[in-house]
Amino acid sequence: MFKIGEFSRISRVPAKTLRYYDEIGLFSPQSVDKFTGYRYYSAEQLSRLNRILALKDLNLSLAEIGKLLSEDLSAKALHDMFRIKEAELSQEIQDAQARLQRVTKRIAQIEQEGHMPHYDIVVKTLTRQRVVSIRQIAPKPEDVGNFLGEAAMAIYSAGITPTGQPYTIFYDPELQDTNMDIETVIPVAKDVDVEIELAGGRKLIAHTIDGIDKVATIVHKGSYDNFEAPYAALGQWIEENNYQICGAPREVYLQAPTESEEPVTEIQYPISKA
Amino acid sequence: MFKIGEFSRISRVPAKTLRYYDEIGLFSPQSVDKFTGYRYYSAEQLSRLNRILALKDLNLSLAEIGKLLSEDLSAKALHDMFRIKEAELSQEIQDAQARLQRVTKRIAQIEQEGHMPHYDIVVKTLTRQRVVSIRQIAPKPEDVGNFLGEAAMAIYSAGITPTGQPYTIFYDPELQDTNMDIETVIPVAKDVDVEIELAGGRKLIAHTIDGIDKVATIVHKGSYDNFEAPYAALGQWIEENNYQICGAPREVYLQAPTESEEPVTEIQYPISKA
DNA sequence: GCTTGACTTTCCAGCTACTGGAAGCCTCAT
DNA sequence: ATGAGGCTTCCAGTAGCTGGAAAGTCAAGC
Repeated sequence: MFKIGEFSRISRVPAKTLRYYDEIGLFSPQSVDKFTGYRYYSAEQLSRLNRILALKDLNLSLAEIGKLLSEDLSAKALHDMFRIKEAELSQEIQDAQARLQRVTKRIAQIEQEGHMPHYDIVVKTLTRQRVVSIRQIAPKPEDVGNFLGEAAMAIYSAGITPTGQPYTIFYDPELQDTNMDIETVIPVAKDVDVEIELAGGRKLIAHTIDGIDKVATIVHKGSYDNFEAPYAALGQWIEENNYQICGAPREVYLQAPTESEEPVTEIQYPISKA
Repeated sequence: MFKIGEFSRISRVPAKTLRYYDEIGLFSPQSVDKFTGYRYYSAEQLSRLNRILALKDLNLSLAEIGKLLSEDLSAKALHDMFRIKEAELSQEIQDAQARLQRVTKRIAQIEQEGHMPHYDIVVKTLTRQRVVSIRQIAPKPEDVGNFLGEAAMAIYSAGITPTGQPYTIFYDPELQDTNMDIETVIPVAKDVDVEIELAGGRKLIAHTIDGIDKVATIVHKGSYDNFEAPYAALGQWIEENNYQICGAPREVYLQAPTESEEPVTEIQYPISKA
């Protein structure tokens, strides 16, 4: 029988850790002195401890290990458990590789430009939402904004409160400046169900827009004139990270331009793994 | 200005997380109502938040991100930081791949044998230690044990207390049963420095044995007769995990056989990445 | 003007797998 | 008998949140 220090030296597991394993019931000493509380371990216990260490090394949590060792699992159950671990690990490797790629990219950018890249791309998830919208052709770029103002007014008059930031969806397969096929969208509460007549027989219609699993987003501060830069950065990022564009982009108006403040816009591109 | 809930919806960052970032000083709202404590965020702050998310996605800790964003780091410093991250990520990928390989191996074993493998191999590190030992030829297998008993007696007579489990180092390049070139070793305190004469002019000598960075170990319970199995398992594991043997194996006697108890032995093989 | 419900605040606890430290008891060699 | 080192328990802290409770705030509807 070994005292905890000796056993720790033999097993190369810190005594603190052995006490912890005892505490959580994963691995307890063979006997404990009733009076002093001293823990005594036997050499034979090493094989269980080693099994624990080996399983830990496969990335199993202590809880999983405990279950594995206590229950008398069938070969099938064991098999399944490890299959799951296998999948987890594969995923982990993939993630790490993607991250590594992004870090490498950033290093290249810093080397080239001498500072941190100006834009940061973030991948998000959009959830299904109820909106009021109208799809139409915008002859000139400024019509995008005009349509938005018109829609906001109409909704206000109808006594409906927006529940989020308005945005525009650009349906043209290529970005263009004239006769854009766009949808002007304003999020509203779930129970809204209206049709609002606009000038010229056009109609704002309430409907539900599906969620999108992955959108690559970028935030742009400043006027709408130089929008090429963020679009270019986003496009490049998507390509470099092995995604592909799989839907129409959106521009979310986070802050409308005022005298004192510059506008803030978020560009979103639905993407999927190429 | 957005209240935390709105800003949370826009940024897709949980409000709890925003509060946490505020608490640790990483990302604070643009203004806080003095009376109610309500946090108010502006659209412009999104870019900083996005930068934080992007950096987090590169596996930087929040502390690292904070440093990166607060200090005005030179391009060189940035560059170095990301280089380090790059190395960390590479290492992570390698580790995960090695783990994945081991999991896959285990699945194969379970499929073949229908249960968990009998042995668990654990990689440990041995530290430098002071020992008393004698290297000699063991004509027959049982001499290994006899030599050990002899050494233990001699040390006891010399008034020296062992400080760890005794072991044997097998220097023969191939495992064999006769005329084995072995060293019988007993760990002692750092300050021991003796020579003990044994029968036939042989000598136990105190010296220091170097540490070993990596040893693959396996614990065997039971008689010395069927030692092939653990050796075979260990050898196979070493090969399968892309290690190579780079030193003489040791057998550590964790529990000497008694009438009631079976012996427990740990076999150790120094290894290095192939 | 009041109520209601959604939202916000702070504070506390918990998660994983330990690690460090303090205060006090135990063992062993001298 | 004494002192060193080892053992015990308990408490706190790590990272990055997440959940829950209790209490205060806000906006809309009546």
